[in-house]
Amino acid sequence: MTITVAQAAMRQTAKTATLALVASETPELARLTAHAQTLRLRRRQPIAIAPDTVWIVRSGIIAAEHGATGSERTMVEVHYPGDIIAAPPASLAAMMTYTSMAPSDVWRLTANAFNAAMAGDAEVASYVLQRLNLQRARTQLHISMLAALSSEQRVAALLLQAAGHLGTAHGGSVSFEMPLSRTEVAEYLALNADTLSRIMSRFVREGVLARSSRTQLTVRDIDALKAHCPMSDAVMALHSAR
Amino acid sequence: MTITVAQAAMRQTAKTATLALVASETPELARLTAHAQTLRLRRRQPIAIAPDTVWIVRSGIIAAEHGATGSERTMVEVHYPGDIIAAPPASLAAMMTYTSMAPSDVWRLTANAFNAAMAGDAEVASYVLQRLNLQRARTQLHISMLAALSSEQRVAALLLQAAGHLGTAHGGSVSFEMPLSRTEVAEYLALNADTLSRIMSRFVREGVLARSSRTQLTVRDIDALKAHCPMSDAVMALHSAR
DNA sequence: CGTTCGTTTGAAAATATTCAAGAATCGTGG
DNA sequence: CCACGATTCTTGAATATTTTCAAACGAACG
Repeated sequence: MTITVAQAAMRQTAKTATLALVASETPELARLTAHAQTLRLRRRQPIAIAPDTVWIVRSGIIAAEHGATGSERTMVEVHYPGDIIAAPPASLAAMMTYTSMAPSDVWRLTANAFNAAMAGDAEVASYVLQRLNLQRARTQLHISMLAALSSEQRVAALLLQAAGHLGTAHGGSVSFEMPLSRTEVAEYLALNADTLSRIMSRFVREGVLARSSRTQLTVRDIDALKAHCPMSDAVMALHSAR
Repeated sequence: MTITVAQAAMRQTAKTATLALVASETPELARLTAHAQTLRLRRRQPIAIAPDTVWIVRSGIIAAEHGATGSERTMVEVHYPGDIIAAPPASLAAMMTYTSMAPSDVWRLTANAFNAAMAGDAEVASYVLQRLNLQRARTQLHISMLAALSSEQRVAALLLQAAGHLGTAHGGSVSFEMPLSRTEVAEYLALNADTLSRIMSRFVREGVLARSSRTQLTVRDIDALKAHCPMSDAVMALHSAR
């Protein structure tokens, strides 16, 4: 089934506005839709990793995880709308899982179609490289976070990231629904879930953070949070919804 | 100064064999040389990061580091021959350093020339994406190492990586010259240099590793080393000189 | 040949994890 | 709508791991 943006527009009205908006903001991407198949993923739905395939996140959140299910699992990367995901090399693919962490729309292309689109259009090529470079920068920052920050600083960094991608500001404070469970956040931050819980509680006690439910968070004082995280400027620069 | 592979071959005989070999193995890369400038870097020489620039490592080792000089410094990535490096986004570039860890040859291109080469040639585009994907896989594995492995396991993983890229085998054991100092290895593994030293000494005591000098290492028992590192298979698959 | 820097090693201290128990939340079926 | 069971989350105390600090050693370099 091949679905173009125009066809998708005819099927859904609510979603159309967003799709069209994103497409008009990044016309380069729209040119990739010719042979793209749209996947609609529900929460926690895994994506089957096929070799020589490329996915483009249009909405929602896709997590890339590595390792055996259970104890030693790592959330290697978190993908947001606009991100381009290529199937990992075979030697890694067996240990990797891609899962939708929120209801998500994803375009699926064959690597051939994707390559052809790049080769045929200099603007697409330029756009794709720039996007991959942004994703690389985020991954590098992720490494820096794990390597250089204490657990408290890492949690602060994560909250800044989530606020940047998902938050809505109400004068000074930023609210968002955290799509990751405590365990998943812990896997992303290379932290024990117990330790993470302790740190979150401490932030609440300090008044930096408020919880209206398990997943509904409000950062009450962004500056105080930034003060907890040495590389907050880079984190916010690379993780803003635009 | 523009240097093609053929011209480089006329200048140096010792190096030529390698360059020509690599170029013949990856003809896609050779097509990128048209507007490439060759940089010859000495040990510990930094690369000036200019925006909209792309580097391709031809020989040697380039380290990408993040953070302030001194205490909280992280070696985010290590680049080997064939790797493609794009200038990081401005928000990260200020905190990043690229340094040659061994005498290295690097091609420098403008992002425009690089994009044009991809757009003009489907095989180049395909090759570049595949290479970037390999580098992404290595970076993801790096994250997994930091997140999921104990310090001893991380050191084992690093030794496997170095053996794969730089080692020469003599029946069972593998020797190589480690281009990174203890401090630098510690920065790569997110480890304290003291802790690293302790672990290396333990490996020597166990007979897994031998040191003929500070930088000259021999892995006496690859299998024993693999037994120390849970994801040794993936590490070796992604870090082999081919 | 002395100075400096990187490395090694031990003991003390900090940090994070494990284990265990209890509390809160979620989903399901009545 | 509520009750129940299962899951996820929180928290404290004990434990393990890693870092810090300090001192001594070794190699590299002028």
